[in-house]
Amino acid sequence: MIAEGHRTPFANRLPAALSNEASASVAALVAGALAANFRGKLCDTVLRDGAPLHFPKGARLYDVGDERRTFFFIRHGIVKVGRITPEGHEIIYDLRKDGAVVGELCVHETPRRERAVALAATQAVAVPYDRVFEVLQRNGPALQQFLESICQVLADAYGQVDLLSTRDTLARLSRVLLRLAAEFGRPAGDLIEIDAYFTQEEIAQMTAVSREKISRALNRLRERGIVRYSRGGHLLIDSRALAALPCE
Amino acid sequence: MIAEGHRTPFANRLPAALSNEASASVAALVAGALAANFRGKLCDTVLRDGAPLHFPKGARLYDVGDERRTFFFIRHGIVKVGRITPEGHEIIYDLRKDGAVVGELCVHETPRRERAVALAATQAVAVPYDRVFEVLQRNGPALQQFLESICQVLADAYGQVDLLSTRDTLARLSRVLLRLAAEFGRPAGDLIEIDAYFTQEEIAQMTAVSREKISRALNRLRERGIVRYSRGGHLLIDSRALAALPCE
DNA sequence: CGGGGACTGTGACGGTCGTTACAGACCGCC
DNA sequence: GGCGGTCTGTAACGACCGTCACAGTCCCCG
Repeated sequence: MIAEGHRTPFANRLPAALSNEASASVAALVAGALAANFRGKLCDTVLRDGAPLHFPKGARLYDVGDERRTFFFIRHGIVKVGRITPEGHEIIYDLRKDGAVVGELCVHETPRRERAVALAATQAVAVPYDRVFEVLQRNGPALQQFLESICQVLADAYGQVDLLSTRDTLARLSRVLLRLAAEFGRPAGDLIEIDAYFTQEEIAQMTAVSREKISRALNRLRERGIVRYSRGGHLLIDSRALAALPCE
Repeated sequence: MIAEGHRTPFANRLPAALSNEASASVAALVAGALAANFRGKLCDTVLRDGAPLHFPKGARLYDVGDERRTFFFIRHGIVKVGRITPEGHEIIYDLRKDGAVVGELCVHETPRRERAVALAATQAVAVPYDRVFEVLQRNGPALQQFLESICQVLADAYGQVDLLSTRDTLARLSRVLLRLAAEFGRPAGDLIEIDAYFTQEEIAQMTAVSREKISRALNRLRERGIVRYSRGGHLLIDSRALAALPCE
């Protein structure tokens, strides 16, 4: 269970926002990127836009205090949205992946109070909010998808509140694992392999539980055969057994 | 500290969505309702719309399982948005008051997974999502305000995640009290009176802490003079002292 | 092939929470 | 005025968590 990638923690702040694509292209980007499963189409439109930024693992898309009102449309990769508490603990609000948008909170408040960090090598297109707004105003389907997408994000946030309202570590962990399986899972025999690497520390930050307790809880699940590790350190989970778990 | 209103827990399900106002009127409603502090203007537009629904304390604006895609524009009152866990505990995701919108999650998912309940007598106008969407598509300022509003809601949700990521009851309580003071506060001498009645149970549901612990924590704050009760059972709080509290 | 760094596993200790169980306070209604 | 219901205050107990401390493991890089 070791990280597979290199670490480049403090690299690659984003350049000034892009500016010159045709508006129609941005419209396609918005419409395409906001649907959950538009991978192929998204790649096309992003390639046409010609300016995907590359963020290595650990790079920040934006940081606390950033004043740019920029949206990021993720072409490929995984991004965590979160914050560091005054006490120094990191909190992960949400994970976003291919096809999702990141940075929408700048609509409500600048400078930013949260940050977005690539958990794996990520390609994303940065678009200033003004441009996004223009597109939404002119393009009904894009607006429709955007509203659905943002409400999806809100529903996820309330799901996180649900998660944190239970005090049972195993229940929290199992919900996080189920979500990871649903979002990043790939069938592997009877189990589902989570196709991305998360450290126990990161899982702990999603569950607001100490890393040590996550270690223990994962091992309890392993003893029961509900969780295994693959060679790459990826998690293999038995979703069915995991979902049935809280009822015991 | 006793509830001042009558209880009418299971009353007043909402009627079928409204349908006949002029679209321009709905546009004004959307634009007006979504700004945080548009009380006067909002009353005007709602009155012109002519169909504010009245929800007594405890009535549900909508419930889990509801399939109507309806937005509610709150003219006056307080609404809690939340859920009951399988274990039977209630979780309060958010509070919404005059000028806010409720029910936006139906854009992402029907039937609904959450519910909205009036915490005080509430007047609200129900508008089907289709109509709201039409307005947003045609009315730039309304769209602008709507996006800001929804991102505000999202930021609040992540604030709730922050809140629940600390395990210190006093810190959680103080953050909830500060928020209540900011949203419902009215200056009263050196202190701020929270102009609405919340039971300890409700505060507990916002903090995901047991009611008993809230009782103790409130009394600890009272001993220090940071919190007092007014005659109506309303809370009086010393925001400054409370904000300074976690640093001790 | 060896050393360093990041990640994981495990134990012990102290603190805090949820639960359960009551008692007291206050209100509204009959 | 009494009764029932709701809300608040308190205590005791057991369970669980965070923290600290450290050992073990694996990979990468030199």
